[in-house]
Amino acid sequence: MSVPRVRFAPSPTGDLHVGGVRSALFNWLHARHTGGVFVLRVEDTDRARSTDEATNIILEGMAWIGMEPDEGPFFQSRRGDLYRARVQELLAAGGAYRCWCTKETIAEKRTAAEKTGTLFRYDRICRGRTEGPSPDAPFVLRAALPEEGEVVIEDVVKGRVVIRNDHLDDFILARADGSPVYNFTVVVDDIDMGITHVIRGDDHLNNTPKQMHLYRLLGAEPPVFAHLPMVHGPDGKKLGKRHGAASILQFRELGFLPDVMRGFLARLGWSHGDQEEFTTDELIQLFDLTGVRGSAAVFDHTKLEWLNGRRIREMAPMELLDLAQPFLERAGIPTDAAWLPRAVVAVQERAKTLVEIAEKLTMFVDRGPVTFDEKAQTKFLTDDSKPRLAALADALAAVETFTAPEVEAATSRFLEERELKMKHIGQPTRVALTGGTVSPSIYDVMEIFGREVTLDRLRSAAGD
RNA sequence: GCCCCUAUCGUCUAGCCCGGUCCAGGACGCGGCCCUCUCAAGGCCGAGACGGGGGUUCAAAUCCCCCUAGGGGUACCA
Repeated sequence: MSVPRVRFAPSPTGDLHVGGVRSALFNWLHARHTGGVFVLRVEDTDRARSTDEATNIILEGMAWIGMEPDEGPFFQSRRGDLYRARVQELLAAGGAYRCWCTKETIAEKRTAAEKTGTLFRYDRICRGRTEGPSPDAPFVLRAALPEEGEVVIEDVVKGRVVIRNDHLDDFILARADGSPVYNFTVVVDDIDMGITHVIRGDDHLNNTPKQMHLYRLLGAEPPVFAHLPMVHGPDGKKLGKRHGAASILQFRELGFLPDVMRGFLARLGWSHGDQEEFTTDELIQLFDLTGVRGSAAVFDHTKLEWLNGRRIREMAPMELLDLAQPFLERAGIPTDAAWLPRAVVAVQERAKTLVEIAEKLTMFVDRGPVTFDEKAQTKFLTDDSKPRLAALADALAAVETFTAPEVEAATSRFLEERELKMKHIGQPTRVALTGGTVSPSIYDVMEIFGREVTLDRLRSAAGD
């Protein structure tokens, strides 16, 4: 058996959203799992809606998520010759015919059909015609489909789907200006590129019977089809722009890890028992098209965050720091600061995204006087606590090496002598050091700030 | 309207193909408790679902039919 060949075929008309990326992922996984070939094909036959910018977004998104194509990207806009050649063949063989009906006439008939509540189908009045109303009258090219019988799709995920041919119409292959249309180009390209498995969103399921006829008309064997369930937003509708973050690049900006995105997206419609987290290697090893569910899934942002947090926590600190680089820069954190490696450790178990890593790190940048959160100040910097902070500062001054364990030991001794509990000085110390009530362990904070800053802050909080 | 797809906790899902082991399992989220210098993390406990109705069968979440609901499509878009 020849190697499986799959493709991801987005159209560059806007953002590359996560639904599309999931389709790409399933194709990619199928290729990797089976030792097949993953092809990227940009479907830009609609010149009016396609933009270079959108193409770049697709390429960038695919690169970020780590699914570089084995072949391509190919652009349909550069394959006009192939489509023209195929359509001529079809015309000659009687698989296609010229249709001189105008858009307007068709539209009228459509509205009329809608009124009677029946399915609109082109009435095929041009099918027998050999010439138009005038020699230079514009025409489109239509597929000559059978009027009786039915098409059977043996879909890997949907099962057997049967469509009656009299529900199909002689759809357009090429526009009046000669440019080919989607349903034609996909088939031509999938044949030309030797695609063995068409794995795509189930919004294409309705196109499939038409395409199957085209395969036959073009003398080719149809591929295996696998129609994936849609990804929905929280409102249960097909995921789109108005669902907040939907574009894959947005998730990069939000500080999600590409690896986590892959694992999460794979679980939308596919699963392996109760396993929640997958490395990419596991995905490749375990993924199987036949395990894909048929029903749509809602994109659960909260679970994605949990997954991302888990991965961040288990990552090597230096690796994390490396990945967080751009986010630190954006947050104005000097990326060469000596305290960074230490601080990342203190912060990594508390962050769900790289953005949060940067946010939590910013408190260590400024070493000058603290700006107090008003509530925190009144609540914890009291007449009771202030003298203790001053005394603690004195106790800490004697610590030999100013590391978290040393500082902690010294603090414990201090507490013991005074018969105090940690809870008596914990929050006051935190407020003194950071100005607020939330931070990593105060011992970590002290080490990161160092002796000088720690004592200064402790004393100045005790002072006023 | 018409055509197609889908239907297990709020969400992602296991189980369904090969009926009994399911008074339906896991995870996110939620509530509580524990741990604790705060916040997280972690641990434990809890609430929470087979859309409805008919069949078939000794037995149905699992098989069949109908209904309902949701989604998708219905372009000289992809």
